[in-house]
Amino acid sequence: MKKGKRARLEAHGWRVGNAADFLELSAEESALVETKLALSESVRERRSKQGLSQAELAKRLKSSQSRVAKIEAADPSVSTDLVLRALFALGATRNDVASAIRKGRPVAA
Amino acid sequence: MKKGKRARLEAHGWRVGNAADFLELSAEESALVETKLALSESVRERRSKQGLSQAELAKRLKSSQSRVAKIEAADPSVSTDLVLRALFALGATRNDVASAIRKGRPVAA
DNA sequence: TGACGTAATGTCATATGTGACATAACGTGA
DNA sequence: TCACGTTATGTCACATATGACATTACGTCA
Repeated sequence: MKKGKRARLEAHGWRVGNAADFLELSAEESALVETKLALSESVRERRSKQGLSQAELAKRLKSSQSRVAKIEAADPSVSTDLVLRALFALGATRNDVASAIRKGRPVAA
Repeated sequence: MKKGKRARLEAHGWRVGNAADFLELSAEESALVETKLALSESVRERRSKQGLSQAELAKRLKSSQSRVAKIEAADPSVSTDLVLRALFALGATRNDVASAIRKGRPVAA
């Protein structure tokens, strides 16, 4: 987590402690939150690696730039479905998604 | 896919060809559908392996038996979020979820 | 056959997610 | 400084997912 992001999420009422600190969430809840975070980060990585703007990705998704921004910010108002659609729209495979979710991988690049 | 399930999904307007046959879905759409199917199957596997009824799982999820049935049937009315919540409620870890999504694994047990 | 536990399916009021829009904030090159 | 492209944030009307409920279907034991 890139520091500053945590503050944003908390502001939105999520209370995310990276692993187990700050715990206010049950194990199930935090597993879900961590999963969504991992997927969101993967969207941003793939999109920027491909040199696309949020607006361009939005077009592919038939969504809007603001929603893409929210996807990448792991805003609680976005569903996991939408995050997955974004990943697939960026050419990710099921295996790519699995890797993004899997714990213990190198955190970036 | 266990044969008969396909018919149900199609009846609901999904048009699921297991891999690439029956294609009416774009690559992105079918990747999403396959992912959701894989997760649904994982819910059923884990639940029955633990000897729980749908009603019992529903209680843990603060949901209802009928919704659990729909989760396992991969009903289009259920979100991926709910499927993930079900998995985590069954004790799955992020890595378990990743494995369920990953392609090419042994199809059952 | 009936009775029982379980799973499937349909419906509905309400909760949550959605795209779209406006606007602000950021970065950066002139 | 301004201008431009991009990203962030807030809001809202509309769409979709939700739990709950009723009902049906299935399996199995007697």
